[in-house]
Amino acid sequence: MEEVVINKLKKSGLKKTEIRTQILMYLLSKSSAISQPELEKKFKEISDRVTIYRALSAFEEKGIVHKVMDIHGTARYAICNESTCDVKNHSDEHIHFHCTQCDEITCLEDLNIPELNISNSYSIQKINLNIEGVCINCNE
Amino acid sequence: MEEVVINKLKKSGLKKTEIRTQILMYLLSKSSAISQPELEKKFKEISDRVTIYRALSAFEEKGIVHKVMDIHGTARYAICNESTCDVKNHSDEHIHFHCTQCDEITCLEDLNIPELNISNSYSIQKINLNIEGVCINCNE
DNA sequence: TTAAGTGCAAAATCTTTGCAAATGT
DNA sequence: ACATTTGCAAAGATTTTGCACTTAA
Repeated sequence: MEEVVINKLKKSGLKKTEIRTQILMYLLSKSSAISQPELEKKFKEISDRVTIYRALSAFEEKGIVHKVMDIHGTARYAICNESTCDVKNHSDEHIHFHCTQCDEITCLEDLNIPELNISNSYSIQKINLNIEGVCINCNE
Repeated sequence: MEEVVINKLKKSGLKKTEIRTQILMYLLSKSSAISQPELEKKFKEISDRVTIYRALSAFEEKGIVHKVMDIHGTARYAICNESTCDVKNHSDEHIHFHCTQCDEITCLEDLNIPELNISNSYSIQKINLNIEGVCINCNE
């Protein structure tokens, strides 16, 4: 897994540092979108919050991660799917599921956003679909 | 229009004060969701920010307005549709359209959220669908 | 009259910025 | 060796809280 991460960093021209590697490995290990506070808590021994903020915005800028806002307005980050995201265009057009019990946000990559018959006086650039509910794990 | 607002306040047991009336009239006049900063700017002569925060959360609590998070994680507020919202359940299950040009968020009340064929191991409580793009007004 | 609402000041968060020291390539 | 990145401190911004004063009912 570290391979993948190192590769992503190299490809985007970011230097491979301890904290960056750790953050990306962590994000990669989760299929959910993680918030800055959560990362901060997890890595507070090896890094400080400012560095995490900066790492995340560097990742976003380079198209390594995408940012989702959760229902509380907190930014969450998830690894981009390389085949659909690039530096300019974060096509994170998949559904996000926010579990109100464990508070995790899962990217439902395999579900497509359905067709909307919206007046064509609007031009659509991006669609965000978030579902709140109880996830598979908590539903037992 | 003031009638409507006074009614909403009375019904929810909130006292009719100047700032509350003004905020609600303003929200009612807009078909878009308004942020606290925007309200603050508009009403800074007659009130202060803290009062506006408190007014908005009182409204939300009573089911008079609902809160939407915009792409920047800023809370926006829009008047609830009385027939579909109540104190416990903000069924703001309509589509929000965020115009990247004028930065307005419009509630597309008349469009239904389409059926999703999501695994029924998930229980769905609420669906949020936000579209980013250019709105009718800006599209000329 | 009196419970609810407001304003101001101050605390608590969260996020950004500047700069010197440290680190990766 | 040199551009990047980090850590710390400090500035900004946003949101919340406490409390005395004011106001609607």
